[in-house]
This record gives sequence, structure tokens and C-alpha cells, in this order.
Amino acid sequence: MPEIITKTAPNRRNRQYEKRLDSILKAASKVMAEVGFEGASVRKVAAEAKIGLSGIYYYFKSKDEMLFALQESTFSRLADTLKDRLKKAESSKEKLKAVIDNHFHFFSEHMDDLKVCSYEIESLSGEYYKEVLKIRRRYFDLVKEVVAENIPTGSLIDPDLSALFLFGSLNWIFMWYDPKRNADINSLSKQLLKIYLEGIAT
Amino acid sequence: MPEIITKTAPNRRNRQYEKRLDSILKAASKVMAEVGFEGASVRKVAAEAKIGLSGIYYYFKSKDEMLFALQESTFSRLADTLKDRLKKAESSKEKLKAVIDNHFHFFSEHMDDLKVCSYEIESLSGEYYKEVLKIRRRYFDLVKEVVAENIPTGSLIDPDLSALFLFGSLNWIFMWYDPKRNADINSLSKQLLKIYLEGIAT
DNA sequence: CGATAATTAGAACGAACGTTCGATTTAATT
DNA sequence: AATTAAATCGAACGTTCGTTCTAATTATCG
Repeated sequence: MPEIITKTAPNRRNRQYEKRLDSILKAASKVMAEVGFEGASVRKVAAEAKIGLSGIYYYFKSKDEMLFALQESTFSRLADTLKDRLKKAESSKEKLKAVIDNHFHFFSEHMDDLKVCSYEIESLSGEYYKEVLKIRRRYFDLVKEVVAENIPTGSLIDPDLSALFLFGSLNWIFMWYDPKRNADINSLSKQLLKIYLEGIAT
Repeated sequence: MPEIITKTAPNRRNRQYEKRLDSILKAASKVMAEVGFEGASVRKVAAEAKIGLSGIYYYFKSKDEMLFALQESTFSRLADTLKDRLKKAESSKEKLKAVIDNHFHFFSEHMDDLKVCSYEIESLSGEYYKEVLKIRRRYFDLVKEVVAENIPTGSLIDPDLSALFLFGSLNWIFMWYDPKRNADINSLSKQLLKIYLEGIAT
């Protein structure tokens, strides 16, 4: 039963600590996005981060904690940028556009991070798992509310289901998106918004 | 560079061979769905299949081949049931309903198989990877055609993108579906069809 | 039953795994 | 420059990994 307390650096004299930690997380997300959490050995992550194997354990007490830190950091950033965008949106439709835009843009800028977050929840267990679930839940509720606003009153459409289907379209992008081949993100975003609001048959 | 030739059983006198092979594939999909391909050790699969560790290698020459066989078998069945349903459909809309129904029903009956197929493509490499890609491509094209039929002429909607978004909604179900909590499959299917055709805002 | 082939089991291989530890190097403070 | 703490390193630990043997078992056929 791991404790989840953000390691508070004790008055560090060397200011490189945070940067090093970030660079390890970046390496971790790159390796894990490529070969999955189980396949991402601590040795590979260490090599990618240009640090010794044991050096990793100066920053994380276990491989699990590393994944947890990565997920927490990523989801926090994703939710923060969404909240910012939502503030600026003035209609329900604009809010929905903000959700889709934010997700796709965040994806295009942090593919590895988001991929790991999307596919490696079940690799966590115990307290780590529960905590990440809570963070995800908050993000989901945020989106669900926006979705609900776009469903006319009296409609038979279920907001929960709709939001889940939307998440599917948003996250499945990992399976096919190729920066070289595919259209720009804004075009993707526009198309999904149109389909999700009006359907393909209109 | 592995050869991909379906092992032709040489006039077996013991008819248990096929059943044993199926039981191993079933065990493999169960374990892999739970802990992923990397996490699914051959020992765990063997234990689940109630066979000795080395017994596995009588049926498969490597762990990779096991995953390949599982994916090939699953996708073949999925595509076959879809083709059957499409034959019976009489309108474009009914065809689309067939696609969604088929996918969700296949999911509910073979969750483990489909989960592994959805998330473990990249675990394959070389010839195995290429071959599975071809099979997936065929299935995708099948669906894309149905999607395209449902897009009015002159519409700005891109069939490829639409199909990909649909696949997202269909496959993301792994992330949230709980047989105990969620509504029945038919209800899910209906909702997605409605949303996908008409949007949430109508 | 005896022969033959199909199937399983057990032990072993080197390699890679996550983690720990003590020693060493680097940087900041006096 | 000396001291102290932060940061890194290399070696080693016990396990587990995928795979390969050879021997034993089982089922089928003459």
C-alpha cells in the first residue's frame, strides 16, 4: 500500500532537481509509449534519460511511482488547459469545440504522455490506481457537463454515453494518426465537432 | 523473419489437437486481456490453459506466434459475422446498424479476444505485424464503405475520418463497459447509431 | 498386444527484470 | 579551500522471463 505524497524536495541547493525529474518523466513517457509499461524496463528509461540505472531510484521509489507521477502530471496539465479554454468560450457549442480542440492539440504536442495515460491505467494498482481514477473522473465530468449542455431538452440522448463515445473518437487517434500523412489538427477538430453535433447523414 | 504459414496438422490420429489449440488461445486472450502481452508470461498462459510450460511450444513456436494466431482468428470471425449481417441489410442505414450491432455484440461475447486485438497490434513485428495489418485493413475498408454510403453526396464529411471516429467510439468501450452496471448492448448500439447519424444536437 | 506417432512433463539455459547498497562524484555553503 | 549535502554510479541480489532439450506419457493403429 504505497503512500501518495508528492515528494517535497528539502530545500534543494541544486536547482537541477526539477529539471532532471522532468527529463526522466519525458524519457519514461517516450519509452512507455513505444513498448508499453510492462515492456519499458527501468534500464531503458534510464538510458533514454541519460542517467544510470540506479539514478532513477533517487527520483522515484519504484517503477509504479514513476508511472503514477507521469499520469498525474499529464492529466493535471490537460485539465488545466481545458479549464482555461472553457472560460473563454461563450456558447455551449464553443465549449464543445474547446473540449475537442484542447484534446487534439494537447495530443499533438504531448503524444507520448497522453498515449501512456490513455492505455496504462490498469498497469497501476492500489492507491496509485485509485488516485489516478479520481483525476480522470474529474476530467470526464468536466467534459460530460459540456456535452450535456449541447443536448436539447427532451432529447433521448444519454449524456454519459455520449461523452464516452466522444472520448472514444478523441483517444482512438493514437491508433491511426501520422503527423506526416494526416491533415492538420484543426481540420480534424472541425470534422469531429460537425459529426458529433450534426451526425454524418445531414 | 518468421514464416506465416498456418500449421497444417499432419493427419492427426488424436483429434484433441484443435481443441487443445483453441483452449490455449482462449487462455492466452484471457491472460493478455488482463495484463497485456508483455505482462502475459508464457508460464501464466500455460497455467491458465492447464498445460505445462513447454507444452505451449508444441502448439506455437514462439509467444509472438501465439499472439498472431489469436489476432488472426479473432479478426476473421469478426469480419465473417459482419459480412453475414451486411448481406441481410437492405438500406444504407441498416448496414450501418449492422456494423455497430456486430461490433458491440462481438465485443460482449468475446471481450478478451477483441481487447487483445485492439490494443496489442504494436506488440507484433515483422511479418506478423504486416499480416495483421492487412487483415485489419480489410475490416476497416468494409466499414468505411458502409460509412460512405451514409454520407449524402455533396457533404463536406470525410469518409475516412468518419470511419476512424466511429472505430474510436466502438473500441473505447473497453475502457468503461461493465456488464453489471451498463445498459444492454442493444441500447448502446441504438444510441451510437443515432448520435453518429444525426448528432447529439438535433 | 505391440508398435508408432502425438502429446505432455521436467529440468535447465542465458538473458533481462526491479530493486538495493555502498562508494564516488558533483555542486553549493561557509 | 574545506565542509556538507545532493546527485550519480557500478556492482550485485534474487526472480522471472522466453525458449530448448530429452525423457516420459498417452492415444491410435495394425
